[in-house]
Amino acid sequence: MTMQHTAGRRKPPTIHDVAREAGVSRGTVSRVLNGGHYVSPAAQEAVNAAIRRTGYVVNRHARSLITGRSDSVGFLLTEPQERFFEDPNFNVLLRGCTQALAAHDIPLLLMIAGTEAERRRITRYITAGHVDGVLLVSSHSGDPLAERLRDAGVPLVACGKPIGHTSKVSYVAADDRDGARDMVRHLLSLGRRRIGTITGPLDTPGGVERLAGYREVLAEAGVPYDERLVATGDYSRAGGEAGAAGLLDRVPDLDALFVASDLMAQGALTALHRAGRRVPQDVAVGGFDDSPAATSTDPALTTIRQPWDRISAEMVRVLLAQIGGEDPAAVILPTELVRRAST
Amino acid sequence: MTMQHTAGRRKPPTIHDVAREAGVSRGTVSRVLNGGHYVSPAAQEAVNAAIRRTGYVVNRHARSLITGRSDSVGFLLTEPQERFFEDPNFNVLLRGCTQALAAHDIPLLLMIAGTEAERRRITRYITAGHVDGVLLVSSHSGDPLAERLRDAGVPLVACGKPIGHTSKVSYVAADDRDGARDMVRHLLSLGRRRIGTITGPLDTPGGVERLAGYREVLAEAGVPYDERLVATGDYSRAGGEAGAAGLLDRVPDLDALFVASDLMAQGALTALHRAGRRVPQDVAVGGFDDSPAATSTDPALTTIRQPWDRISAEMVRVLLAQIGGEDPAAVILPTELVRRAST
DNA sequence: TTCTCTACTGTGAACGCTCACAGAAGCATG
DNA sequence: CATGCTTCTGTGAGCGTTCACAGTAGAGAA
Repeated sequence: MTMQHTAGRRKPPTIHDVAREAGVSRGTVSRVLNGGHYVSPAAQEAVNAAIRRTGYVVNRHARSLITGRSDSVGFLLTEPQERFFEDPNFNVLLRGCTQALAAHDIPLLLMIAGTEAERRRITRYITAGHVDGVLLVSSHSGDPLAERLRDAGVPLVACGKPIGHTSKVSYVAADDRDGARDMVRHLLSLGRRRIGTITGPLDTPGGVERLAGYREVLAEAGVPYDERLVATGDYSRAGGEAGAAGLLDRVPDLDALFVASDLMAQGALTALHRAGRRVPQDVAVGGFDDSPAATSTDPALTTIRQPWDRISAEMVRVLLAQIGGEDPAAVILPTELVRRAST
Repeated sequence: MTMQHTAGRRKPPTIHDVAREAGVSRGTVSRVLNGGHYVSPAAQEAVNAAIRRTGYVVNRHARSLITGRSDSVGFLLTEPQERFFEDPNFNVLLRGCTQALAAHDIPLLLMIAGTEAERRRITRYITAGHVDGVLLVSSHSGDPLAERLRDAGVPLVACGKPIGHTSKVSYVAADDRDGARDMVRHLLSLGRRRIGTITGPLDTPGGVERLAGYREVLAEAGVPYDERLVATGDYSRAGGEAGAAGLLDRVPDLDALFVASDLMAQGALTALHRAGRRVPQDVAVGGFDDSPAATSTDPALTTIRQPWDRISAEMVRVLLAQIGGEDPAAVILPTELVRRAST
């Protein structure tokens, strides 16, 4: 029993072993592995059988060394705060991207660039070619990292429209403006006229676009724009609470509220409740995101669903296309109004 | 201006370029890169300067090819449902692991094994040596994947004690039993005697251990065990709601409730509210996890904090130790009672 | 001197794969 | 019969690194 290795891994089979087993050359095995062009059916079959018998798995390091590709992509989070991890959207996005990539047998490397030191380290890592491309998720755009990476020629797809970038960066986003328009139209259709809004930060696309949609629809409906009805939030629950409190102070006869995120809407509900307003009787409240929390508020939140599953799938598709040599592209996906008890 | 490449990446410098620049050989550069033993101070300095000047970054593929290590680890999620992604603990864990690994310059590969096909694919990937070790997160333990990987000799650290594994698998866990004991003792100290509990699934360590702690403390306090006070939950909000409703049916004079997760506690609060019970006056409610949601319930939830930041740090530490050749280890970390308005 | 020991340095040979190229075989065309 | 074309196959080189080994120089001991 001296041969029993101590749970040790024995040396894995190489392409050479497969070639010998199949009675062909390395080259033929390699061709089978890479699409099977210019390979006879007989050889094809012999190689596949040999792969199965030996349990061969390609050594990606050896492959990457010569091809220069890594066959992996980075999922890069740039956020100074822990914001993302309390954002339910982020989860769905991460999960969706992981699975869309898994379908192509491409691993996802999770990177978090909070501090400047981390940003530098990660930039070096990425530009050294350790990933073929990057899925970039940063809420506050105008991110220096996006530019650095683009300038280094790294294929890049952002989630949400990067603002302040004159040049071409691929992105996939929900139609924020149109979603906001749908919600405000919905509130108007309920007969509400004193419609307030709590925006996202105005250096984020969601902040800007959703506010724009709000203004457009009100203008179309002939409702005069009233600056006192607009509060700027920060996508946090506390921000929503403060924003709603401020609005109620300034405009006591407020009869509807469009809040640019569900999390802020939760806070707004708290503030409305404390101020003795009934929802939706006194004030109708609409959120944005359709996060899981939207069903657990009291009352359940009418909101705008962002198609996160499609967003992640599109991000991966666009990134892989770009890695394959295609030009950057922008994809805008439609949103959907989900009506619940709060309106 | 014909030399201007079209945003193309030029060929990155190799160890050879650095050696030439520093006036030494490849070997010396390599030694500097790997700890700097047997290198003269002069050479050391020359090499570092050359690295800085050339912007050299080691090619990990070439290194991995020869060392057989990949210098990366997998973060493996095995869950048929989307459960994890609605679990706030998971976020903290993922973030913590990513950052603890980043400190060692080790990238984290996120893998999700939902279906059996994915499980097979991922097993092949891992056992082929594409990661040096695996951080395993699966709630329902007795996971076949854990055994497969252990048998393949892959360094492995689980989050939470894997049950049903007779053999040695490293794990890091909070002290579930002790946390439950603290909470039940707390409820007793408030004068409550009809203390119900909603457990986690009994095929999870959290389900089993927290129930055990509950029973132990009641026994110590001389409170007779009453089976009707125990409901089995599934860590979901709906499960908590159903569990609490059932308990109220069976034991109308219930005066306290220990719920094995905050998410279930949220559901329990809903059920209590609907049944007209005031919290904490009529029924004191204690949760478990100290998830972000715990502060946003009404009333805010007394709960047991799990030290997720330390858990992730320990998981990484134990995994790296194991990759370095050390034996598997188990780490149990203490919990902490966080008192809020619900008790 | 000569030998040994230590501290350091350079060199060739891998690691496992892909790619370019050369060549073979089969078949149609000139 | 030569020529070209297409389809298929094997071979050598090389990707950028580490590792084992050989070798050098200087110090101290015999």
